Amino acid sequence: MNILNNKKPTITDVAKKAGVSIKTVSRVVNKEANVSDGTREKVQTAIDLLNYQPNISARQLAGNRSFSIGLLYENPHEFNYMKGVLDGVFDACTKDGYSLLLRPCHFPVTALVNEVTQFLQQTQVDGVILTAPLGDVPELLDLLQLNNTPFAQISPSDESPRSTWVSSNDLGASEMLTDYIVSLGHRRIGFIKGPPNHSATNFRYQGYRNCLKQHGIAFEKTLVKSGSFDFESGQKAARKLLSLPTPPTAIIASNDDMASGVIQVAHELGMALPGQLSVAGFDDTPLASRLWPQLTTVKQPISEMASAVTGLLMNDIRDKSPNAQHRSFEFELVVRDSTLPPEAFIKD
Amino acid sequence: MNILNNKKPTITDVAKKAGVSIKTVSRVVNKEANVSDGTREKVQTAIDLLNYQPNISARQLAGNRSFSIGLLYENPHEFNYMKGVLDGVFDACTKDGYSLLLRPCHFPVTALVNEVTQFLQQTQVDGVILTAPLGDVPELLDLLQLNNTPFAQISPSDESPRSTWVSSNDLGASEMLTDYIVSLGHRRIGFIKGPPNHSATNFRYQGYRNCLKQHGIAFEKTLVKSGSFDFESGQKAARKLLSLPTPPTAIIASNDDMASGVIQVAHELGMALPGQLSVAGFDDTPLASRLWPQLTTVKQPISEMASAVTGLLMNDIRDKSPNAQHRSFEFELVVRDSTLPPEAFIKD
DNA sequence: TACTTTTTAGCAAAAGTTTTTCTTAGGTAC
DNA sequence: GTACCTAAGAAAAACTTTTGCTAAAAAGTA
Repeated sequence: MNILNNKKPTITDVAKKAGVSIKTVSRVVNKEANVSDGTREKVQTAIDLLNYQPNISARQLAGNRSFSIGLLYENPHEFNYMKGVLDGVFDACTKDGYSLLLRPCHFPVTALVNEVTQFLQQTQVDGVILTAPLGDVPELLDLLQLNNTPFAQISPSDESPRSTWVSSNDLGASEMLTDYIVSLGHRRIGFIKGPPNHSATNFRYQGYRNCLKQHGIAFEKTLVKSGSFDFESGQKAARKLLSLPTPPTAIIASNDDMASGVIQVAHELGMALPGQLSVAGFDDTPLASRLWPQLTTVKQPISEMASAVTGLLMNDIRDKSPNAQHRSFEFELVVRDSTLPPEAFIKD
Repeated sequence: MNILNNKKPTITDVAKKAGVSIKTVSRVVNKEANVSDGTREKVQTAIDLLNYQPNISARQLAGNRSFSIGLLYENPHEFNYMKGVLDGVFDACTKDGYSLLLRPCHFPVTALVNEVTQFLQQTQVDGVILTAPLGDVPELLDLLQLNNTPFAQISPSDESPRSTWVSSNDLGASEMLTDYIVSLGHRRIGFIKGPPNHSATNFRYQGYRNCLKQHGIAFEKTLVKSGSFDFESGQKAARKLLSLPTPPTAIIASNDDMASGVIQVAHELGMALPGQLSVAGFDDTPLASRLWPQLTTVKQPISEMASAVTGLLMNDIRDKSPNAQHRSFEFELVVRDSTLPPEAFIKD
């Protein structure tokens, strides 16, 4: 398909117009060395004049690069998280003239490996970005490495991952959030964990425990329930927690969706929120501000992280060196209306 | 990048192995005529044996097809809608061996046209799918037509669009929802419209008016406010509606996000929900079941629609005929807890 | 049997770039 | 005057597939 009826200009046209060889044009287009400033400019003018765009397929065929990267994800619990990722990745891609290919993946691992194998063959992407639980599948990393495809990870659980990666300080964020809850006067604080195959799960849980320890609050196993990052699991956990002989006065859920489940159950039980129960979540999804009361949570700069990791990946692609770069990002506490001192505390 | 260290087999390898010419292999791969069953089988065996996969870039270069399609979207108000679209489109793509390229777009129109022009040049997609307000930009459709790129639309506002399209019966859905509210006994029913550049906006509004008319309920202009499909605009509209001398006993918002704004404001005002105010939305996003009370809404089969439109687009691509096919899908009423008969009605 | 038509299959060119190899001219350093 | 570097070009190979043309084989017809 051509843009506009006329034939698209080719590298030969540019070379003719600029009065140089095609090799020189190629050098300019690919930002290679050994071109004097004058020549470079001459060529660039010709390119602009003709509105020349290198033919992707020809480049891909000859140069063994596709100028596209793949974004792999697996059934995201909160798709607004993916929106952040997409925005960031896309920004970085356009900046460098890359296209973005999407590939939803599915467990179990054998299927996943097949899917990705096919994806790599079919698309010939120059590199891939792995989100959430995908970075924790060794078989997948093996495949990518064997296939010599550069890849980068967002929030892998492995602390020394086999690739370039970005992460957010989930541990610190959780400590910060828990600390805030404690500072309100809460002592019995319930916690709802995420699913084991997500990197965030452990960090967030560990932050909660660290903070309790720091404040000399005894850890109680019954106050911790497991969830799977979705609404229903949040409801289930909340029902268990709130039917304890001495229920918690605050509940921290490992993400906003589960927190919304907690709020829902509390409403069902006719509890006054946040008077009788404080609730907090993680991620600051749009959901957080739509709940009643609006949810206190903690926010990570997803788009920036995604944009950064894409940039790093592109470096790796250019350098052909798997130098496993890394950047870390901080959370931000977002205090809204779902947290208050506990009733007992108020009555004191 | 090869899959596995060894060189990928090419069409020549297959031809050699099968003892035929590459042209014959090409015929088999592309399911062309003029190959005897015996030969076809011979070739197929060789293909399977070598695990041959045609090289995309070479095909693209020689054949002027890329086996990829683009999905264009603009800043979606509720990204969970996009998830539905993505799932559907992706399903249909994999089925036919197509790859999926994503392209977020941005208004104003001039920028948008530039973005898409560049996208088409760069990616050489075989066709594109237009979501939500993008199908309503004539300049964009012109561009695609001029460029001879097949395209298909999801829910365009134009009733006889210039391409293949799928739609959902927004008019009928709105009538159905309004009818339900009326059947509960409400007579003063507020309505919050969507933004003018979305196709759904008019249909949903018209359905509301049709239904009122059918039931002989006088239309009141003050009961209708404009929104922009987001939370804040829902809040704003709700504040206006609820501060009327005689406020409505029910509010229908043109989507769930705005409905959540209404609920938020009602809570702020200390109203009992749904006793003092019934609220309903559109789309049945995940948000709907996370609110308190859970939102009565209306649901469209987004994934199926997306999958269908992709299939139709692929037909168009194959046939090279712009035959503007169409399929329509029905909504489903989802009654939850945010709607009840009005207080006055109960007291009767 | 001889002629025409259809089916099957192959050859070679084309698609537009990158990559490689070789060459040349001019400049700088010692 | 030799050695080395930089800038640039010429020409051809490579990448893999599609496609237009042609030829051979098979089938049909008179």
